[in-house]
Parts: sequence; structure tokens; C-alpha cells
Amino acid sequence: MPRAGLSPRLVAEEAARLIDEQGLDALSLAAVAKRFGVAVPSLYKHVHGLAGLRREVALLGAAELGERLRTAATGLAGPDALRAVAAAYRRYAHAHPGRYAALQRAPGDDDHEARKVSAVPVEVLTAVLAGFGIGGGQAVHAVRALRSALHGFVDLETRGGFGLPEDVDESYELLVEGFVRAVQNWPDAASARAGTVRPT
Amino acid sequence: MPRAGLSPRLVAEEAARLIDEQGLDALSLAAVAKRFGVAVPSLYKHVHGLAGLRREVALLGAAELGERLRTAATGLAGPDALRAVAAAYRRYAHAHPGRYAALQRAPGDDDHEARKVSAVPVEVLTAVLAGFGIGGGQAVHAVRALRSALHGFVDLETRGGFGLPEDVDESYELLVEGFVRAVQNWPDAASARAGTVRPT
DNA sequence: AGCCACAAGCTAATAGCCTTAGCTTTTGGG
DNA sequence: CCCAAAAGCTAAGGCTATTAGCTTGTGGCT
Repeated sequence: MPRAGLSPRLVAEEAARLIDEQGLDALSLAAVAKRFGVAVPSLYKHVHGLAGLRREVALLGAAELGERLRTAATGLAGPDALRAVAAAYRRYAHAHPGRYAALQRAPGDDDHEARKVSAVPVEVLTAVLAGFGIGGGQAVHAVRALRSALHGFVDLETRGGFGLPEDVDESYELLVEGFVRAVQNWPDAASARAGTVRPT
Repeated sequence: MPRAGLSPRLVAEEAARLIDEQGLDALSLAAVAKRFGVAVPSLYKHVHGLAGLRREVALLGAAELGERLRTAATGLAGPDALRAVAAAYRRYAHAHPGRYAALQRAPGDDDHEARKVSAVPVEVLTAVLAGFGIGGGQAVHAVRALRSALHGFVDLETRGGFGLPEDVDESYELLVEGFVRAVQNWPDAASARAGTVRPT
């Protein structure tokens, strides 16, 4: 009998496809094994059990999201950059709801690789807000506010938390525009202009 | 042997306590049964399986959150009301992280009771924003924005998404104050704002 | 007070999942 | 061409939920 030719990468990608289709709760070794036509224990040759698989998928999602955000922001600055990043953020969550949900689990303190990858989206947002003159001590707060707004909207939306389906695009646009104005009037932004980028 | 004296209410409350202590993932019929010193199938006399238990806990959380928000808002208006509600929202999520996580699952379309209870928090937020002159078609968008900001912050925070623990209170305050300003300058709210103070 | 029907709790059994142990077989490099 | 490591397998054990059907406590009615 021929081998399936698995690899950690392939397993994680198939799992990601599974949860994008069926939701994060559908993630199980059994379901992934079935997709490959393979026995469940075989997956242990490529992935550290269910916990390991979850980690891989989260990493994959974080890397993809970081890349999308970076791409969206390149060549733009100020409000345009913020709008582009916000749109890319939501677009990713729509295209890959399972991955997006999976990457919300914070990595362990000792998992340096995961922490590094998870930091990329935050770095992009930090850079975008730096273009508004928000840096130094205020950067942390502003980035947290931005992440809250984007994640909160997308999370509620993908969970079906918005009962009326019609105006969701408009709602998001208003949220983003409101945030643009808020960030333009950010308190103490002028004095903090000389600060450096810090992790939030 | 004496009976345990369970009831749907007691079971849901014990489950809520469990997940506040150990996280939503720790919710299982087995864990709840153990807490009561009871066999697992006994719980089926009070709750419709695991899915039913989850629903009960979500309902409990939504009812509690709605009540807290209402209480926080009473007697206040405008920015003060918004600040009070925002503080109560985060306070509830801190005090009951498991319940808060549980109530994020949207109820089914046919579950009228759950939909009604889940609507209470939204109603309170809507009322608070109405105090800013935001009503009509804009209300939906503004409430969504507010929910996104509050939920996003609290969700990221309780998931450990904010790496630096020190300034989280300040971050939230800045987010809320930013939202207060955003809502004071909300577009298209002018016509509905006849009765409130507005800088010209 | 006593009885009895119903509710509350139990045991047994089934099915699905994850995990570890240990075996077989493919496969690619020397 | 061979053979060791990697890839996949079966077997087994433990956890979970769920259903079926039994036993027993208890409150209400006479």
C-alpha cells in the first residue's frame, strides 16, 4: 500500500481547511485523519497530538494574517493605511473563520516561536499607528484599542452576534472611520512622537 | 442514600462556577457531576445533555450581564452612563470569565427565550447611545461599534492577548474615552441631537 | 398515618475521541 | 543491493457523552 506522504505542514493545512469549512469545534485528530484516509495514530508522527495540531494551526493563521496585514499596509500611510489594514483584517477572518478563531489562543510563555509569529500582526498595527504620530507610551494603548475594535467586530460578526445581516459592511466602515478620527485626536500623541515601538 | 437535591438552576450555577474557576474548556457533564457527587447520567434529569447545559450557562451569563449593565446605567446619562456601563461590562467579564466566554455563543434562531435574554445587554447599550442623540438607522451601527470595542478588549484581555500586564486599566480608559468622543461626533446624528448639548 | 405515583438518581452498555505501545513496511541513502 | 530510519498500522486503555432501563426516595392525597 502506498504512503500518504504527510508532513507537519500538510497536516496543519488540511486541519486549517477543515475548520474553515466546519468551524473550530470540528477540529479533531479523527476528522483530519479521515480526510487523509489514514489511521488516527499516524498523525502523531507529524504533530504533537491534538494540542500540537491546534498550535500548528494557530501559527499558520497568525503567519497568514500577519502577511496579509503587512501587504495591505505597504505603500500606504495614515488613514489610508489604517483603512487598508482594517479591511484586510476582516477579509482574512471572513475567508478563514476557523483559522481566525484558532489563532486567538495565546501561545505559552515558553513558546518563543509562536510568540514571535503572533507578534507580527501587532507589529503591523503598531507601525500603522506610528504613522499618526502615536508612539512611545501611547502606542501600547492605541494598538490595544485598535486590536479591540477590529477583533471585537470580527469576532461578534463571525459568531453571528449581529442579528440584522444587512448593514454589516457599513457598520464596519463607520467603526473604522470613527477610529481614524479617534486616532487623529489621540491625547498626548504629539509629545510621544519621538518614542520607540514596543510590544503590547 | 439521601438525594442530592439538584435542579436545572442549581446545575447551571455550579457549571458556571466551574468554568469561572477553570475556564470554559473545562465544562463537561463529568466535571459537574463530580462536583455534586452524582453519577453523570443523573444530570440528564435536569439538563438536556451537554448542549443544554451550555445553553443554560450562556443564558445565566447573559441575564446577569444584562442586569449589571442596567444597574450601572440607571440614574446616569451621556458620557457618565457610557463610562459606567463600560466599566460594569469589563468588571463582569473579570469576575466571571467563564460565564462571559459562554454567553458568546449565539442562540439558535428558534430559541426565543435565549434570544430575548441575550438581547438585554444590547438594549442597554442602545439606550445609553440614545442619550447621545444616536437613534434610528445610526443606532444599529453605533451599538455594533460599541459592542465591538468592549467585547474586543475584554476578549483579548481575558485570553491573555495583551502581553504587558501593567497598563491595562489605562488602556481601557483610553478606549472608552475615545469612544465617548467618537460618539459625540457621530456622523448623521445631528438631526436627532436637537435636545442635547453640542459644540458648534 | 399510610400509600403510591412520579421524580431523582443509579448501573449497564454503546459509541466516539485521544493517547501510548509496539509492530510492519516502505523508502531512500550508502 | 541492503538496511536503518521513518511512516504507517493494529491493539489496548482511558476519558467523554448519551440512551435504556432499573431502583428508590418523597411529596401529595386519602
